[in-house]
Amino acid sequence: MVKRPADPANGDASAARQVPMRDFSRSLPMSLLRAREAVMRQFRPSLREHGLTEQQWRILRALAAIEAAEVTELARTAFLLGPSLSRILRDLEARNLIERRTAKTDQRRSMVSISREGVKLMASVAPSSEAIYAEITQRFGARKLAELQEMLGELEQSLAGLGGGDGPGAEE
Amino acid sequence: MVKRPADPANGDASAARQVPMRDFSRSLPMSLLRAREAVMRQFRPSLREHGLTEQQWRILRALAAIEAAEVTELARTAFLLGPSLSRILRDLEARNLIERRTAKTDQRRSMVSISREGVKLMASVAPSSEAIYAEITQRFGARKLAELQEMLGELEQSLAGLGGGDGPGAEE
DNA sequence: GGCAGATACTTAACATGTTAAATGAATGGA
DNA sequence: TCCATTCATTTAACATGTTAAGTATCTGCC
Repeated sequence: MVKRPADPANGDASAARQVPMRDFSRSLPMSLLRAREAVMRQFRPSLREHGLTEQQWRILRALAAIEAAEVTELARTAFLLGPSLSRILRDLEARNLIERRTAKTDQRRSMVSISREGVKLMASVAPSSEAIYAEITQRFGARKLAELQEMLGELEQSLAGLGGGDGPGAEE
Repeated sequence: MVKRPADPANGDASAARQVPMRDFSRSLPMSLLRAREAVMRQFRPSLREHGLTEQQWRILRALAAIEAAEVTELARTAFLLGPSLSRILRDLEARNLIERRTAKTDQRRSMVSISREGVKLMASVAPSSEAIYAEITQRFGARKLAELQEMLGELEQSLAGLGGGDGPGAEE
């Protein structure tokens, strides 16, 4: 592990970049990316066996929890952008894992809900998923995991209402 | 916002899912995803103004730091999968931001390096990028940020050598 | 020398991320 | 009532994530 706040390890090229700039492998986005990848790597094989991608699984879980929801609400809950969600719902509907019907009061809105088959699929995946989560919790430590999530939440909060604008799932 | 750890609000459907399953918006992958998105949302507009995506920027930074590298090494450093990197390098080369030449000792390997133009582009983006990072650090707190990164690193470590296999950047 | 297997990289194919534009439907006022 | 505006969702277009397959090259062993 190279640890150098401003190490001119190569004398000449470093002249071009005035600011040394944090060793980029330690940047916050990279740390978050690597950590998330390490976690997801545990889940993907199991999901894959059941023919589900990570995002499809997120949607099913969200639907199972809230029973029925409009697309926009679902996007916010599952933290997906509209276009992604739109595509995935199309596929999930074709596989009969979800059901859709347009709201009576507003023809623009469509109510999405998980189907009986969807529930069955979830039931077949959940045990493995829970086991993996338990393993992760045990390895990392339940307390530390709680702390980490707390900090992640705070980070999100401290950046809320800064640049950018709408994230996945639109505004409110 | 419905908040119910195990609310049988619907008597029948909940019977199918034996385990209530963590409120999925609090799952570790989601926390990491949301946190990362909150951070990246700050950077994307600036990068976009300079015609760079997040990944292209990662590659340029990595190249600026290590001078020249084989594709595989670069993939590991920038935490990208081979195919993604391959495509991006093709584009960056077309834009003359990087240079490529096959190694003399091994015709399979190609050495990638940042071009003079690439260095200039980096120099034009870096100030804004640094300013954003500084703002984030200030908002969240430098100490907490360090703690967070420490925990993220530990999480990654504690999951190293578990299921899955090679992540972005291959094994070693 | 020659060939089986390993390596480095690229291509291919499909799914999602991301932004912009399009479509269809509701709403508020002239 | 009609229309400009807004809203919910989808489609489009391009870039990346992800896995599998392909290509060219190298290596070790015969």
